[in-house]
Amino acid sequence: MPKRAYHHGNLKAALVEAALELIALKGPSGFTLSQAAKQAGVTPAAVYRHFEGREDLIAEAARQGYGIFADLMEHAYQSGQPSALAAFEATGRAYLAFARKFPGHYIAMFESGISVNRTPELAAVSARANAVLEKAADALSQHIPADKRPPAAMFSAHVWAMSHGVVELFARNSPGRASPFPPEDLLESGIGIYLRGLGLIPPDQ
Amino acid sequence: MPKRAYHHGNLKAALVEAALELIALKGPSGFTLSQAAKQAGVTPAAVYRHFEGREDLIAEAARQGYGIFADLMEHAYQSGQPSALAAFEATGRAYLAFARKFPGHYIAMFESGISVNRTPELAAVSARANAVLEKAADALSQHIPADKRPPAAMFSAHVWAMSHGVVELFARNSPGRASPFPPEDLLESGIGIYLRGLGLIPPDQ
DNA sequence: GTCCATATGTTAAGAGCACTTACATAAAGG
DNA sequence: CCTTTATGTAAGTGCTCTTAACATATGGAC
Repeated sequence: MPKRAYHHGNLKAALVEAALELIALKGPSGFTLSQAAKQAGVTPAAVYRHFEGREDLIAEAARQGYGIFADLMEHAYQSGQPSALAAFEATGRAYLAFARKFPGHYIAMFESGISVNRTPELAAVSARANAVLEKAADALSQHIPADKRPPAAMFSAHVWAMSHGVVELFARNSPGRASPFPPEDLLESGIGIYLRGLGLIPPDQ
Repeated sequence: MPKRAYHHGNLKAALVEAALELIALKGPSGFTLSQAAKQAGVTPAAVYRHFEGREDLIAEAARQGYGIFADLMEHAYQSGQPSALAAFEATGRAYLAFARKFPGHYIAMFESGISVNRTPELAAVSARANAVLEKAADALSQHIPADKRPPAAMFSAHVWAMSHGVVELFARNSPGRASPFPPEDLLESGIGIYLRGLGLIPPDQ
């Protein structure tokens, strides 16, 4: 190992990466700034040249997570086009896929206790992710007669809640509650029934 | 203040109560064993006469929470009888009501990171809560033709996930994501649409 | 090229925390 | 009454976050 020059060169990114790894490994409360610093080959105090403190480091991880999340959802949405239904379902599936593929980001975003209103920037990037899902919901709900169509924001909130609930209760580490069904199936069937309730899928399947 | 005798008299309960208060106030990671001890008028070391450590104290709070939770759900279920639908909907509403009324317990149960499989006792009391919801789901799903009836465990998992998601994303502290809809309405409408998808509510409302 | 301002690191120190060990006191029961 | 047991305190270890003072490298002005 080259034992590194006095200056790291890319410490900020290295710290975020270390944080993501440790958060995914030890949970949000088990994560320590000191360990992240050590893993990046630097003393704890050096972290404060790039972040305001422990919370800010987690917030930055979350911020990047929301960016990736929005991109993933956007990509899934496009992949289902031009079918509004296919686009919507792909978007829903992307939620669980994200949680599985980016556990560190996911935990920083949803389980670390940091508020999305912590900074305007964090709120903005979170809103962007939300907007993708809402767009998918809005497009799909055009197929419902306008007088019995729920607001797109409510539609997407329902789907988001179901997705989040499935991930939290049945997918993540699942320290506990092993459901008898794979989370993917649970989410797919749940959303399916919900869409049927909206009249977006024929009742007889 | 009577400055208390050398022996507290009911320290274990006092510690749990202090923990619940602090957890609700400062979040699961902000909670410290030392503060709980001080609030109970005792030194930190005394805590170890009644609990194995910080985690065990949180786990005890969660254990009590699951008990209350199951009782509340059971009561709600009974209150809706003999209508399977009314019983089910009351049970769903009880979820949100519990989160609002017992924030400390709720956080200890679902946001503290303690696993429900930590001890057999915790797993048992959690299973009891789960069983109430599953019972309500099972009774209600008797109204669905057997060949297109989803397993009750899946039914209840869907409802649990939606409830949990709504609470986590839109009700709790909600320092962030302010949804345009009250959580109660969001949950009620979401479950309503889901039940319609199952054919348990007439499509025209 | 040299010099200085700035960026980025280290060391040292304070305060708080979880947890352990040894000790002190109270309560309970023979 | 005296011993056992339950329940508290005190003191110490090692970790944490954070700050302040100091050290070193970098890059631009001249």
